[in-house]
Amino acid sequence: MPAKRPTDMRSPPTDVNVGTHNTTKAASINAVAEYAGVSIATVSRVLNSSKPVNAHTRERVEAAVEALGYRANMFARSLMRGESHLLLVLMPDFANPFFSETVKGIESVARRQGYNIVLSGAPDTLAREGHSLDILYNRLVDGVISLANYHDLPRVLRDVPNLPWVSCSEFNPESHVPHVSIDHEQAAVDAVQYLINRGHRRIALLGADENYAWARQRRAGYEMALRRAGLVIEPQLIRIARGTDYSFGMEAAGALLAQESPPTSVFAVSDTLAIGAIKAFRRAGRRVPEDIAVVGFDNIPLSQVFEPALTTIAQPMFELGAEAANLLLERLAGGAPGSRTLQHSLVVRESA
Amino acid sequence: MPAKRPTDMRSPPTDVNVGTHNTTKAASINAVAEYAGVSIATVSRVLNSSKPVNAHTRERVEAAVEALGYRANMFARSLMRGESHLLLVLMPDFANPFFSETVKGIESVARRQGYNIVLSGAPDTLAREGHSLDILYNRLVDGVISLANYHDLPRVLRDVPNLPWVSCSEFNPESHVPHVSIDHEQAAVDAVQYLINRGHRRIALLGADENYAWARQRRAGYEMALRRAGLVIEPQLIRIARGTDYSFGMEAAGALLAQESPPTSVFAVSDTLAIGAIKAFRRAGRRVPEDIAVVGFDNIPLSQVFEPALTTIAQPMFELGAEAANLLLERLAGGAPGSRTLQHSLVVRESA
DNA sequence: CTGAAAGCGCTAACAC
DNA sequence: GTGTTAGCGCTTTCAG
Repeated sequence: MPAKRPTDMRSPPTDVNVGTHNTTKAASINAVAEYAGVSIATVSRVLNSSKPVNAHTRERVEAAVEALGYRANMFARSLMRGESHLLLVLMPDFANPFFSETVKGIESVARRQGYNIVLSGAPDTLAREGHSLDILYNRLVDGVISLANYHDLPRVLRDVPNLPWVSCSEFNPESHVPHVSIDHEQAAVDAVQYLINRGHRRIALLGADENYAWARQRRAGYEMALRRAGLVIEPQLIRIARGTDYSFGMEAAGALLAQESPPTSVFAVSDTLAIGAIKAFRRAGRRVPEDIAVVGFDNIPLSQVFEPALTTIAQPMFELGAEAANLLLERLAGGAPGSRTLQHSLVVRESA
Repeated sequence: MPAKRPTDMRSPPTDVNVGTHNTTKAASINAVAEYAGVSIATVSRVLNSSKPVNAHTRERVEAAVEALGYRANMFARSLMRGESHLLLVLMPDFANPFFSETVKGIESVARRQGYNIVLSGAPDTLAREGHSLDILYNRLVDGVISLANYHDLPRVLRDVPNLPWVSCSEFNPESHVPHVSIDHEQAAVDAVQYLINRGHRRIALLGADENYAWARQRRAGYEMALRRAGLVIEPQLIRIARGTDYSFGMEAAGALLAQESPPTSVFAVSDTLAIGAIKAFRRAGRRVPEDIAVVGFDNIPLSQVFEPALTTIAQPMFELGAEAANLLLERLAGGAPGSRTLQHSLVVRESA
């Protein structure tokens, strides 16, 4: 029998976990209790610090836990406690950096509070595929943070037990579902007003799916700014993209250019759309911002790296997510905090 | 007592879920059994189609389920079955589109198979913050797909019960942990060889944290291509960025330019790095690709929209994620499939 | 301060 | 085809 080599910490340790299934059954609380010579109740107490335990007893239990590599079974614990410390995040679009940044914020505060994130596609996507939010129905999660639009919510919510629910970015002013968001309408007014101040009169809107409240609100802001300036709202200057991918921005921008008297500037309701549009404009031989100015929305990381750097409305994406998580967590803790509106700002760079 | 108004389905239904906590206790299987006048075993049978049930009885049960709005409690079910249908995804960087696309692939196949995704930051991040992967230790999840690097894995894996584990993109050739990935080294050879074919002799490497195996492998490919062409490897032409954000690309590219005899081209191991580099080059008055050519890696969605459009190595990001999920799921189903290597390709566009 | 015992809601033998 | 029963692993009274 060869001598056991000391473990080399630098060697790949990974071969440990090749098994397809757990072979050795994990130690239960009973095993720990037996090993330590106490009752399972006592083990539970030291595990949760729920009741004072004699220092000496505690040490014995802790030693047993250590020796057996014991970890509490979450299913059993959750079954008793009725909570999982899992938060569901409804994510409409993994590809859009806005959502990535927001999830980052959510994850950050959730983890700090001992919660984990379950990620799911948006309800409408699920519905389209004939899936339902089983995970939600089944109360696996303690609460939900939704980045999805409200349009499909009715269907989802109808059967859902009243589960704490928070909306992020998206919100319905008429509803009482708490949300964290910026003032989309005012932000759009700011963006368009900036264009007006720069002398633009023919300002196009590159909009998004109006199932999203923010898309409607930004459009409303666009129209309001125009109206205030005494400009007419020309329907042919309003283009709703079929999605927020770069490609949809290009597509919609192309349509804008095809008109007899094209705009001198465009307000895109998303940076990804704006970037796609700029690409399309340049392909068509237009210079940005000289021939056509564009302002975006979100201030995604790329917007300052892109050329021309984007003039855009900055949303505090990370904070939006973080605050949404805070809001939900506070509710789970029994509080009843209200919605929060975070500040946006116009970042002027090169594209307008 | 006012007459009960019929529910208006078009009105915002969202006010239903404002409560901070479930007020009405959800119906249990007992309630359903009682309501239907059968035993809980029968209810369980119709719920899971695990054993034949008299058609008439089944209908009664289904009616009861419907009437009570019953949903199985996942905790209890998981406790019995010993599985949660939850997959943990270890995500190093939410901001990098490569990871977003990959997660998209994972989510897509996982959902189709009835699994949900728990998202967690990378182990190294967690460790830095003093957290451990409790969720993993506690066997909440059935398996894990890791996009994280191997460097910090030892620490993580040591205490982890042997949980099915799959690596995506990242892999250690010496380990037996199954993975799905492209051949990073060959891909790098292809990229650099392309540059060489275009007449470049002074080719820089914009590398990434070599705790990642792929970073080491791509560097190895870079060096191999150079060596094969009889070119010397100049250490000052190799720059390791501090991260993969655009900003780190700019930073590292700046250092490259500061040299007495700067490169005529650079191979960046990530599109985000490449884009940051191009930005830096232009700021310094260099034209891309005329003065300095750059080829990236990944083929993120942005790479074709960026100007100049990126010449890059295309990784099948979505498929990488999808295959990783398939691999894991097959293992969970009792199989023992091996690693898979997917195909990469060089996409020639404008930047080189 | 500690132990015994009663479940949490479900699945899976095992009887009938 | 259906009911009874024994747990899964944990938390939590309730006694002592």
